[in-house]
Amino acid sequence: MVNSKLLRGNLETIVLKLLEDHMEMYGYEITQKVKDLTLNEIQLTEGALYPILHKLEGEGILTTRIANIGNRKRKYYKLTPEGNDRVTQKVDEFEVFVQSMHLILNPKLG
Amino acid sequence: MVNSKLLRGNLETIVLKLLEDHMEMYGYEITQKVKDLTLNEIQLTEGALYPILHKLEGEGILTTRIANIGNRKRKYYKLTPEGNDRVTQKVDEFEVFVQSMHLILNPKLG
DNA sequence: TGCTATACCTAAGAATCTTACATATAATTG
DNA sequence: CAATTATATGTAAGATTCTTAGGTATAGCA
Repeated sequence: MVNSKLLRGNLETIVLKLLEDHMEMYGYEITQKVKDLTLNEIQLTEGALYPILHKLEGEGILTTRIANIGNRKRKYYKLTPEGNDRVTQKVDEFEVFVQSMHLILNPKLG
Repeated sequence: MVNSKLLRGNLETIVLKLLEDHMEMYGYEITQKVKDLTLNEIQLTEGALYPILHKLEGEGILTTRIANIGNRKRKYYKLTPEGNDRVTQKVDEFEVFVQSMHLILNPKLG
């Protein structure tokens, strides 16, 4: 399991990228997808995930729709056009960060 | 400039790695070295750096020596043997984290 | 003389998580 | 069929880890 401290500041990027790749997802589905893709290395906690989803919706980055599955409800999230821009920006930001880190961690490859 | 939120959880790794590569450094020197190596992309603030150095010293990861340069004093830090182990651990942890992130961000390369 | 660089440090507050709850339906297992 | 686990959403208190904003002092330069 990845040290959860390293995830700080990156959870939003993860959520946005998954929504870019999958059009529409609900919260629980996001937690499972992250686990699957990362071979259990990254596990989102609900206490972190739901507040991020609500914040992004409030910012106009995501829109929602409620689906009824039997007697249970799911809340599906999808990116708005502004959301699409935000994904690109966040992923680029992450890559610049990783490259900069590698200038320190692998000075011989710099 | 790298979004400082992304640095969260990685400042200790940066400091430890620099000390592995340079035997002995003082605080201000660390801030300058990080700026130089990353072409100004990463800039450590003193408010973050000094508490980390003090914490690592308290944990036995670093030892210190005071040098007098004219009327000015410098506090040099160097790794203890436990410190050397910690660097390896932290750098490895970071690389696992980056690989896991890439499983999400570049699913086609996974 | 005043500004910038060097050099150390602390403390209040902000941001962003984790942990621990609370609620409820559906599926599986002993 | 009762109990446990999985599915599904959410909130709130507290912890961690920064940023921001200060404080102190020497050295160099314009």
